Amino acid sequence: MTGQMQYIVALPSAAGTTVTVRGWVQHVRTQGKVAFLVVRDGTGTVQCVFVKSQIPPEVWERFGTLTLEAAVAVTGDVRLEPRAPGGAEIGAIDVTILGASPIDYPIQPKEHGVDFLMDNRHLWLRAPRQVALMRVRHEIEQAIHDFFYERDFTRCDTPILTAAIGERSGLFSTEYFDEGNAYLAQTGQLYGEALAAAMGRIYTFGPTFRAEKSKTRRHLTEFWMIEPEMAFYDVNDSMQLQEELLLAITHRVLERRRPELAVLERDVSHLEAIVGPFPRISYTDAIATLQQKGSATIWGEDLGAEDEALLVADYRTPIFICNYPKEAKAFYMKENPDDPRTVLCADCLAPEGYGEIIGGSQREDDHDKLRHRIQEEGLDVDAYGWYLDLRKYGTFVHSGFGLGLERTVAWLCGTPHIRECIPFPRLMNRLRP
RNA sequence: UGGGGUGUAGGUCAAUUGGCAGACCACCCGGCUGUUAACCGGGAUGUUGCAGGUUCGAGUCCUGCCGCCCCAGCCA
Repeated sequence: MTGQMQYIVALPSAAGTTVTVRGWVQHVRTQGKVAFLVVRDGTGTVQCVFVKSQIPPEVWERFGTLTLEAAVAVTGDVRLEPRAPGGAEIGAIDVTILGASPIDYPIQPKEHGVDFLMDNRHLWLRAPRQVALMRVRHEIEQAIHDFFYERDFTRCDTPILTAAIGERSGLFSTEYFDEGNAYLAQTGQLYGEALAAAMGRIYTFGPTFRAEKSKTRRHLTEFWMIEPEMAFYDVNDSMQLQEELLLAITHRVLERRRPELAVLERDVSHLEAIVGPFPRISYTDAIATLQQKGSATIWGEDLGAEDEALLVADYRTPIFICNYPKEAKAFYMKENPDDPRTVLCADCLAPEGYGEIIGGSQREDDHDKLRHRIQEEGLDVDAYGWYLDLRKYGTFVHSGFGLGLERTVAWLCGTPHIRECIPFPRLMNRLRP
């Protein structure tokens, strides 16, 4: 027996009709001669009520064989029910098992350890909390695309297989025919700079690979990064853009993903407090503040996680830390004309201790200075020939930044660990599923 | 890689001083016409991470190894 096929989300408007929904068994409960089945179809969940006296005996019997996560089709009458989540429930008259699920489905509606859940990540993703995280992630991605599209940025895709170029940290390598080793890209930035000279303002959105032996709640070996690159933007223009982007993302998630944030039990007051302008603090001032607060960090050293937490603690919005010492940053950052010990850069730290979500800088646009810096870092100048060409043929003031997608998701969702913010996280010790 | 913690049933955990390895959930049987991680009664559940050592006796103590978690470094 079937009715009009419906998605669960559309049920309230189908009240009074006979429908069939297809989905997976999320929960079964029986109470004597009444039984309850909760079905999830990806658009929502609905409770289906089976009353023994009102359905054929074989249907009642079939209900008894339902197991967690079996794929089913349920037919019944839709009725509005104010107490039901979604506002409707189904008075079931038939259920068909489309795909059986043995009784050993590993994930029960109880607490589990993280390692066990990660081993079963392919199934864990069906849990409401994980679904909510993926939906917020999707909303953030779409907000980013819309943000740049509205501003006439061109989205460009940069190579994942590269020769050794970029930053110093760990690279994944693989054999590449007769060309020696290829490396998985750890940034698209240098290519982004070439594209910015062609199209003015561009952004990349893709996976990034870092073979660092990091075991923290903020690191993945494979993560997604958004890297805008803007011709004729100085570092301040770039910070302005970053602020607008983060505000747009935050507002979009608050506007459209309240139900998901509720599932995640996110305290949205923290997100509602995000308004511009974000404080811009120079590295030098930050060091002074840190020393007042008792930190042992001295000028010239990079800021540690503890230092970042101390600085962020005073604010409810993200903050920028600007103009780090040259030694603490990458070779391509432009020397600060007002203080040549430092470079024109800015890291954006998220509130609530979520740490660095953006790293950005104005790029060195002087050919000889850049070449000198490449040599200073002990890098192979020949490998950077094409990159230097960008300064040879029509060099231009330009800036860009990298926004870590998973870190942004973790911050907005309030998750304790970044690993839940991507469907299949890749960590040092996690390559499967 | 360094510091701290942890490993017991399919899952989450308990086990006193070294003295019969247990509870709950899930699973199976039975009961209940409105349940929300339902409830009530009954049943079944083990290479205590691995290897060795001390001991009459080790989940417990010792040595080594392994896995995982947290923190730090690297960064987004």
